[in-house]
Amino acid sequence: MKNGIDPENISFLLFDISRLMRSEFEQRVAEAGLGVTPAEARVLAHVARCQPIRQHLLADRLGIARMSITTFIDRLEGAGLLERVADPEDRRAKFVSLTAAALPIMNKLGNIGEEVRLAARGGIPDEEWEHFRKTALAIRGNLAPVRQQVKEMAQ
Amino acid sequence: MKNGIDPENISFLLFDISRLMRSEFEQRVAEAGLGVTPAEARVLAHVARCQPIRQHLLADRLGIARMSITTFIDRLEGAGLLERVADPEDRRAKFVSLTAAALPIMNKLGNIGEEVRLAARGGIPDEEWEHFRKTALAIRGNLAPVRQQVKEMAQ
DNA sequence: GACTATAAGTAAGATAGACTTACTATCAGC
DNA sequence: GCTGATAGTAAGTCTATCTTACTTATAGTC
Repeated sequence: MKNGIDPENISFLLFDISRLMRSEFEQRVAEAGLGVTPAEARVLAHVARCQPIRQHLLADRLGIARMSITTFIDRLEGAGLLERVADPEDRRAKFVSLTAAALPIMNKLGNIGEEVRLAARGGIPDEEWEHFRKTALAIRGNLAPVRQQVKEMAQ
Repeated sequence: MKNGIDPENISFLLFDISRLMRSEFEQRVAEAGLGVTPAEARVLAHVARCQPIRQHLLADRLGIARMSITTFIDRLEGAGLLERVADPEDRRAKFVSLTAAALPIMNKLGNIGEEVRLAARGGIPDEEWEHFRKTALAIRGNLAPVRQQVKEMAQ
């Protein structure tokens, strides 16, 4: 084992889980006839939280590049789930909000997400599950600043 | 909150962590001048464990499609880290193994992976960390069979 | 008021990591 | 010696990101 990388280490494990949850989600979404990917659902979820929001702030929240958010919003706007409204106070900027059409879709996506999470959870008891979630939150907190530093150093 | 999807739910959280770890890893690998991605490292790690192995068995282990493994092996063979050897007992099949050149690279990749995991871990204590890993293992175990069923139903 | 630095968003193109569908070669059982 | 399954590949598609370069607009400075 000395020379080997453990193929069951936590990085690979989380990668596997993320991929499996994603494909589960995508399949159920496809069956339900909603044309939304998990990453798009993530965008919608954040918009729902803090709408109306400027695009670059949304990108920061999601931890992705501005150009990436543009592409997402393009697609979601095309699907009629989001709308861009010009900011009257800054003509460079745009506000993004959900449309009325998004609400029922959001509900269905929420249910599908819940199903996938239940499948992932299996028989894991409440306490352990909640503990897992808290640790995950801490881990993301540990990783996020690293990324920030890199960004700042690049300037 | 009724209509909204929680943008901090466990699915999104794990997705975030996976993405952050991946980009951390990629950056450090690029700095070290090694041209290997995390997914490729994952392939190498599995090959190291059970070489020589037939391609389709490797694909099953990794939980990906056969065509995907072909592409990975093409790249890694091109980089001189893997080699394909014809199975003398079945002329359709090929065995995949690490080359000698792979070993030092594997060591470096292992170290970088360790650094990333340390960054992710931050101040999380031993016990909690190990508990997290065990729960993650259980979750992957819960998700894997779902996928299997779907595959079998498709036949 | 003009000059410059910064900011918001977009266009274009690249990359990783998957997938599916259709094909070739081979094997194994009857 | 067919017939059906199996191993791998070719070709093309898709998502989710990135970077670099550009346009337009704002804000601060001289």
